[in-house]
Amino acid sequence: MEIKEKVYTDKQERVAKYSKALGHPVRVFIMDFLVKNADKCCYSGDMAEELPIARSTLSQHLKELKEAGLIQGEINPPYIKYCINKTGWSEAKELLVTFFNR
Amino acid sequence: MEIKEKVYTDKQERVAKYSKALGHPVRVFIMDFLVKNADKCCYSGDMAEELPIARSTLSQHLKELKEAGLIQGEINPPYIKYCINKTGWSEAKELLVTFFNR
DNA sequence: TATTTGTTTCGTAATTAGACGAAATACAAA
DNA sequence: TTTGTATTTCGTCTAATTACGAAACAAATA
Repeated sequence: MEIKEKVYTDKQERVAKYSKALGHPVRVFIMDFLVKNADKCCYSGDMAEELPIARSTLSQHLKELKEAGLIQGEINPPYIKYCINKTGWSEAKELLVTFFNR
Repeated sequence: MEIKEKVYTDKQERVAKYSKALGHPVRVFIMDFLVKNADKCCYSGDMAEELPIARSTLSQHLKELKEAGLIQGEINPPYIKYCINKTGWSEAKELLVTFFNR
């Protein structure tokens, strides 16, 4: 088990991860939408109505945001309520703001 | 000439553009490096020494950051001095900070 | 003029992302 | 039990990203 030398700091990798997740206008739109409606949580269909993409494509974008830890979905079939993942969201905020303020 | 309905706001598109540019650890490393050495500007070779990637690959990442408007290169053959593009950098900062603070 | 030097561009290959429609899923209601 | 509904997963396609080494570049120097 060799110890690999670390090139990028943990912070750099997390900044990259969150940035990548936000690197598409659909995903920025989703985050905006969820922040704006933070009180009520949202269904995939609510967003689908405002987006010019197939529902399956939206679903993929939601999955990516979920995997990055920025949102979470609460299953409530046949609906799925989406909302901001507060932990990930505030970590991303903290990291990015620190990244820019130096 | 039909007028296409706009789905994403200009801000959303710019947030996505800058985020995408920062969506790779090498590029986050480069920005960190340039901010840290903002006084002296930097050569590609300075960064290449600290990165485990081919110089041509680094060059590609530099190009992406340049195209996103986050850095600029001043040619000074055979060197190229890189530094932060203050305009783009502060726009990105403004956009991202606003994006997270709402 | 030929060489050296730091960097980029080119050509190529492998992987990942983004998009769609069709099919699957999981529960509610009829 | 069948039907309906909202959403996801699957299969597939195309395009973009990431990576490399070789070749090209542009100016300084021998």
